[in-house]
Amino acid sequence: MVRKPATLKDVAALANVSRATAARALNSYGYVGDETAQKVQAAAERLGYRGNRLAQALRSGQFPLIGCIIGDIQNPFFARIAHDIEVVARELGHNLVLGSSEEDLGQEISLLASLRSLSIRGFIVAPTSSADNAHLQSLVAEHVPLVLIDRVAEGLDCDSVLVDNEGGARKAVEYLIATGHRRIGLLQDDMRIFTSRERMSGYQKALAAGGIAPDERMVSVSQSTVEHAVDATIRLFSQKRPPTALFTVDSLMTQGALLALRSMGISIPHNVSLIGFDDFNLATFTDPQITVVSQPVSEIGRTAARLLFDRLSGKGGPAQKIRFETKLIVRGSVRGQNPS
Amino acid sequence: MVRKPATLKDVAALANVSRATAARALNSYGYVGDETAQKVQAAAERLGYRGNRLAQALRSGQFPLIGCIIGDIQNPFFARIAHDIEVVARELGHNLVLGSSEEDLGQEISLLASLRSLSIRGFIVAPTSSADNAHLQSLVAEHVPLVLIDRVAEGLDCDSVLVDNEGGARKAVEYLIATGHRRIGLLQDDMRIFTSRERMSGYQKALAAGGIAPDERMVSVSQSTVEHAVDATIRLFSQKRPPTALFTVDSLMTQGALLALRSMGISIPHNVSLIGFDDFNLATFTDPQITVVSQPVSEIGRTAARLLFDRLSGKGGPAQKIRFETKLIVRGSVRGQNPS
DNA sequence: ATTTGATGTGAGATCGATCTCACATTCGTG
DNA sequence: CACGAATGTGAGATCGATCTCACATCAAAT
Repeated sequence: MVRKPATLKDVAALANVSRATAARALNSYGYVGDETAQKVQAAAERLGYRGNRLAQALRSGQFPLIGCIIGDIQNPFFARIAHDIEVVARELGHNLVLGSSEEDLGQEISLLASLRSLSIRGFIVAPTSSADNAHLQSLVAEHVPLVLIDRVAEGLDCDSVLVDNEGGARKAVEYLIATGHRRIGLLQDDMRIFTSRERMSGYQKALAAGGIAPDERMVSVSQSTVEHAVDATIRLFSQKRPPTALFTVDSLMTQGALLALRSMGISIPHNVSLIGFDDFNLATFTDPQITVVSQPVSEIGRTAARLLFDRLSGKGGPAQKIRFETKLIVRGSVRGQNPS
Repeated sequence: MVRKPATLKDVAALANVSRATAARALNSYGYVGDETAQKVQAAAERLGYRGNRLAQALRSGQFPLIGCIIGDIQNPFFARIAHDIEVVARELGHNLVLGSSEEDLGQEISLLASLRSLSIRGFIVAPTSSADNAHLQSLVAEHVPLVLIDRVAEGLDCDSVLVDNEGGARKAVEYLIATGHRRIGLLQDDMRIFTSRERMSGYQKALAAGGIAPDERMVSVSQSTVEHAVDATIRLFSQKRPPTALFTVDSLMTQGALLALRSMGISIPHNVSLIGFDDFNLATFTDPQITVVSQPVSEIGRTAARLLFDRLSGKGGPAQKIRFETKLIVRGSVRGQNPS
């Protein structure tokens, strides 16, 4: 026997008033007699009345949900961001609908479509592709608030929260060059991904500034998972003249590189120096500890959420483009190299 | 100029038919003339009509959302589960509303209340407390489908997906005893948490079976974060007669213990042996690699989601209580000890 | 020719909460 | 005492989609 949840009509009936009066009493607006208000409150209490948000939303057009589409919840970087967004949302009476695109554009598009049909109030998205963004354009065109995180999309006029990828990568590679390395490997993600491109660009600029000719044999591409990174690293270091140093563009790939190098019997920093983009819990567990470019992960989610809720509360103004600085954290995975 | 999304009324008007006919054409039920259907389709296309799910849900009482409340998205264990649930939900046309209780009962209760008001169809919850579960009881009483993961709640008649915590812990501690350890430390989570209690129980039974008297100085409690675990480990190993082996009840605590032991200059497995519950990416990165009790993480989320959707599609029958086996994965963090 | 049935369509009710408007009261003040 | 204002309350419309009915129309069948 399924007992339907109590409706306003039930409350009104129990309190012997009209629905209108009951609504006034419960939402305290308009004129309501003291005694009446009490009666209604009591009735609501007794029936365990909880407003049906679906109905409320149908009228108001506002369902207290925000959507978040990221690449992969299992990447600690995104997990942290999702967590922070959820906290802010909760503080503001909203809940979080989370989806992962798995770095697949088609999935991102269909996920977004499915979320849009839910009358979600606004979105925070880490777009898979910067170029193919018609689906995001249409959000903006229809004035659905959108905040991009970690990555931007071309020609999209909306708020975004990024980090200085190019600068961070450049700092890392310049540091490797300064310690004497010239054959510097790059383990990077799919080129469609914005951060991957920016970080590669920083890598290239550092090489150019150091007078080192780019060499595509030094670059390996893999998906951003530990497993794929292992393979890509093995490919890179199976060459006749492998790199003497390696820069990896995210923490999962750094971990993959660590595993691969260990399995190949290549010692860090003895045989190869390593710097990873994005700090991770276990960077200080390994021996030696891993030098990384750290980004202010704890700021990204909070900032993005705040921007989104600003828009939701009607704040206008030009798109905010926020970019956080990155920082090179020197630990023990880089060792000087005498130019050979 | 915000263009409101097109409604069925708009479509009907453009096609010169009634709303009822338009609905029939779009949802293909009842009798509709071929020509009429085409007109409606065309009109819908032209207006970019997308049904308003809020309105649909208000009538049908079913909003395609499932809710998931876990302890902490940042714990890779839960991240994996959340990901798997999301995948299954997406396949079945649903989206996932994710909330984290942060292991706080009050927050779990208010989060659940807020999710319930959204007309969410069903829930997957990892309850913070087994005893205080009136909020979950009321879900079950009102026939809202509920699946518990990782932990159960007392006297709650609903599906659940767990692992054999006691057996896993017992295997680990028996293994430590078999290698000669007698002062075996336990680093455990808050006792209110179900898994923590079960794992401690396995620890105690193994000790008892090995003829070792329980010693509360060997037990340290901390929250399940790397940072808290560091402190708790330091407390444990600052005693005059510290443990010679340590069993940690989850992967974040294992990582904390690793960090703490390193910072204290205690070498694994030379000075102290270590086994952790729950395998983690970096268990094989450290030197030595960490021996762990692994659980079939990839099964838990998928199984829970499947159970939930079975219920949502009306499947009856008694509550399914699923418990997966755990497995001791021997690596290099345990070393024989001559009884002292 | 008329009944039966299949086919096609529209008017209106419904889901639950909220808001506008109209209608009662009661009160204060000239 | 009377009239406008302040105070309370209810009937009904609204949000958008869907479903039930009732009503047509046209075909085949008796």
